[in-house]
Amino acid sequence: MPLTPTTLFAALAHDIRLRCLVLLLRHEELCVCELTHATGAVQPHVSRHLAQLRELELVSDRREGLWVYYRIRPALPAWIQGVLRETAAGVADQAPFTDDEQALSNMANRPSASRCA
Amino acid sequence: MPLTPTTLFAALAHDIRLRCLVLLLRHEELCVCELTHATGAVQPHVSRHLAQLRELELVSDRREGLWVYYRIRPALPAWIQGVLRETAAGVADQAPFTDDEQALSNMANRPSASRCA
DNA sequence: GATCTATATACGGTTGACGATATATACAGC
DNA sequence: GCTGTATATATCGTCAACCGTATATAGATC
Repeated sequence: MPLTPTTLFAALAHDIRLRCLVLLLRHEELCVCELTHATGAVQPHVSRHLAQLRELELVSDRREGLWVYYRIRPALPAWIQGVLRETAAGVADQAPFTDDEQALSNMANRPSASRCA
Repeated sequence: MPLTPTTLFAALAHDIRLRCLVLLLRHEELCVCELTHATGAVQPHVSRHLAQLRELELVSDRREGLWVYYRIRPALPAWIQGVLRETAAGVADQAPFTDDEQALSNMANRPSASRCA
């Protein structure tokens, strides 16, 4: 599926997808278990929504052992980066995004590769 | 319906709604018949999608005689204005947005109140 | 190769958004 | 008040997105 303005916004128009993207904007790279823990959603949901973001080529994935790490694709069109930046800045202090950050930082046994942006 | 990040993006995730918003970003105020002509959609569709934008309080409407003029609400949260600005700038030179501009400027008998931004 | 963990996908059911169309409302002119 | 124009809403059928759940795949360890 091509990344058009409409499909971009459709991707952002879902609670879990948006929360994952905002988390990925603030943390360079996160694995599925971290996103699952942060959002409190069940794993198949997170995986499925990440798959949609992947099919749109909004995020890229990288396997390392058992873990699969996702990140925002760096080569996105400038205006899309702008939209994501404005969004992340605008929702940073709102629920549930603040809670997601909290849950992530409280998570025990995070895979070591996770690092903050 | 409240204007949340998710509902905002859902509003943007539709062809006609997005095109109307982009048109309204470039022209301070447009009436329904202008938006209908520019997009080439049938009038009830345009009306219904404008109603959704109105219920979200993304746009305001003003009746003047037979015509109802819509505009982007000026008091939107800063980050939403940022998202809209980035989007309008990013899609300005793409179809179908360029064609909408063309169709609008070619429209005969436009209500006089329409003015360019 | 058996087992465990992490992740992805498949299946079935439900619900909400959408388009097409018809009709209602609002206002102007006569 | 009748007619015409502009706009809004209502009805109905269809389809895509979503959730819950089950299961499949991938890799690590022993």
